[in-house]
Amino acid sequence: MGKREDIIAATGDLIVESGLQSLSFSKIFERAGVGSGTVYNYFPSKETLLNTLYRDAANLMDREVLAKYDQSTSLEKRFKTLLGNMARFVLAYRKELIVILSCSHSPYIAEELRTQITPSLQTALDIFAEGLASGELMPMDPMMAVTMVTGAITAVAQGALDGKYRLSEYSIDQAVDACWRAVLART
Amino acid sequence: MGKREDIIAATGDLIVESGLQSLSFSKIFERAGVGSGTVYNYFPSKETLLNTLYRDAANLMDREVLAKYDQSTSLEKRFKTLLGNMARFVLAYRKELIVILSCSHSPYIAEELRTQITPSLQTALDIFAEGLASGELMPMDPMMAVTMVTGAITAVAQGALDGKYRLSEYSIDQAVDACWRAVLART
Amino acid sequence: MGKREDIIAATGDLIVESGLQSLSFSKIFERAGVGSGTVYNYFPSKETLLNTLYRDAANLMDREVLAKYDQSTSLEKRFKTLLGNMARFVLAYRKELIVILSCSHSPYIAEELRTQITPSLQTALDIFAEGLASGELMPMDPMMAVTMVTGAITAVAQGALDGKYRLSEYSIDQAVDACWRAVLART
Amino acid sequence: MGKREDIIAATGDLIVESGLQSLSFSKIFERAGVGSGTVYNYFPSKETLLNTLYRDAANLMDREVLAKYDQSTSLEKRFKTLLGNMARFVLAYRKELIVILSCSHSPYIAEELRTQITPSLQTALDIFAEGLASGELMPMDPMMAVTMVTGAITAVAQGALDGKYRLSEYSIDQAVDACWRAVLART
DNA sequence: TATGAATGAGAGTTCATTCAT
DNA sequence: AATGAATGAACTCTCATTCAT
Repeated sequence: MGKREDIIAATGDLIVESGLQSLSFSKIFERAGVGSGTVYNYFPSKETLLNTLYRDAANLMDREVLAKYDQSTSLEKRFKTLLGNMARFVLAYRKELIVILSCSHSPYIAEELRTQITPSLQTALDIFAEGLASGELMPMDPMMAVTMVTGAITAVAQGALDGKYRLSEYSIDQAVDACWRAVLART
Repeated sequence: MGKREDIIAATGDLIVESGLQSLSFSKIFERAGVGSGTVYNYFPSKETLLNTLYRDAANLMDREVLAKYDQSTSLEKRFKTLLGNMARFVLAYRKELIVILSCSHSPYIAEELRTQITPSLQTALDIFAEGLASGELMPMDPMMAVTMVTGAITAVAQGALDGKYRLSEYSIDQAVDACWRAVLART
Repeated sequence: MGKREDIIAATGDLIVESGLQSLSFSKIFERAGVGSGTVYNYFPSKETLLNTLYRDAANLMDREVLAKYDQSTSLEKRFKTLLGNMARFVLAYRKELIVILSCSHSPYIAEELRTQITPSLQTALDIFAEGLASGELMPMDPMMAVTMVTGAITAVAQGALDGKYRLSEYSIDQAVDACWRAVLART
Repeated sequence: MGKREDIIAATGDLIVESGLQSLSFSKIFERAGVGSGTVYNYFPSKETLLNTLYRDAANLMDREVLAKYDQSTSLEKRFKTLLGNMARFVLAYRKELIVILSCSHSPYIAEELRTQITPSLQTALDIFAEGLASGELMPMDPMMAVTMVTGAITAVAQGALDGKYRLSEYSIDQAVDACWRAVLART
């Protein structure tokens, strides 16, 4: 691994261990095993480093959320694939999830990075637009609906990270099913 | 208003404007219009001030969430009262909600304060236990279920604060209804 | 006791317990059981308070050192009375001795207070002048001789306070005798 | 000179000029001509800096006190070498003596550093033990005897520093001789 | 006379960032 | 490219002192 990767890895590890608030450059230098000036060869500021870390994690999550997504399947299947992938992300990528949750309300992260419409978010919005048009889903503001279900899944993941309960494949399915029922139009 | 209230108000305002991370005592002194030492007449440390601020806001929220809660009504009515109150809290108490969300993962706030079972949380857990026993609700871990629906509502509120959409009484009802359907047992 | 005496007593107690460096007005207020402003009715500043405390203790010591001093007795008797009184002061007035030792090198205490020729010091100087003139004592600078023997006795007292050894009437006599031999002219 | 030496020198100078009580880091920065953070590259805290300063001075004094000490010479010669070296220390190392005297009762200096049995102290104790056994010296608690004579010499040195009198090689010899007579057994 | 809330200068310390090597 | 000593602004907090009550 190059120094750049060492620095990013060390930063993520420190956030997982002690949180974003207690993160300092000196700890990063020490953990990464590089000189203090070296970081500035790769990242012009702490802000840039954190944005890079966040973007990397967010991109990974985006890819994972869209994994095995098949546009040709039913609305329900696509919905559950997206949300299920999101929930499973916490099991496979604990570190990256913590980074995302820690950074997502930090002033260090550029506004446009936090509020951008990622491919997975766009896909989710499309699903709701389609379900709204077809009448399969409840008539709600798509952005609010997406915010609600992703908020639900994220909260479930965060609760698991906080040790409130254990998250199994079965309980993930339960949560995803619940989200589907939440938005499904009454029949 | 006394100085104590000035300090608390100034702290809350600053968190709303710039977030918890960029909050400093010097900004609080300046905003509250008091001398730097004055804060320490009321709060022995920054930690104490933030804990007080958080506890006040959390207690207020707890009271508001339990407003008009009537144990003698149906499970559905009670559930929707709780969640509706929570959603409406954001409309009436934007500042307090931001304080709660900002502080809820901060290392400044005492663990026991953040993870305590408040009356409203206990009430929600009781509702799920009752619904589980009667078969009216889906069989899920009650803590996970509560985490999920409160996460959904909180995310909806946060999205409104972030300006993603406007939150009306109608859309609040939509979100609350959706949460009810999410946990309702299939008939 | 009046407030003034309460304040002085509290200050002395705190110096004994924690030393002069960690002495603060807030601790004095609290210990004395008076309001913070009250001190300023009696002492215009911390410096004045400490000077008063020091002067009181120093005056007491001066009186004690001159106790039972009889000008009509032999040089040896007078010498040993003075030094013995000084050594015994530590046994009877531990608090006052600690105050004197703590303050004697503090910048708070006015130069002229620390370096003044007290009655007991003058008496000691007189003894040396007399002994010098009569040839009974070694020819030395009287001030240096007095400084030497009082330094010896003070060090012995300080060592006892520090717990290096226990100080008895017998060991006090030993130390005083030693000081007498130190300055006695060879016969 | 490196920054580290600049800092130590500046700290010593400030103690000589204004005493330990009025010593502050900001004064040290200014005097040493370094940035405020620089001190922390060398000393993690004010306490560490002062302990280093004290230890350096105490070690120097210890070496000087033991200079030309020859175990094979008579008890008297060894005694006078030690005490004479101690007295002469003040003439050659005024700054270091002031540092030692200032720090020796400061809470900043670690207890074990202040109360340790240094080689020179041990040597002095050994001399008294030997003299006691042989009957050459007065029967006294060795620790008290050492405390007494070193207290006498230190007081003499301190008095010279305070400008009470001038200290010459001759007066040093007088003081040392006096100390020897003080502890010498009557013949 | 007695009070204690209010003050602000100054304390020790941290830390993102720079720059000569 | 890599280093780490040096920086100084900003941080939390203390404390002698003032003053309206």
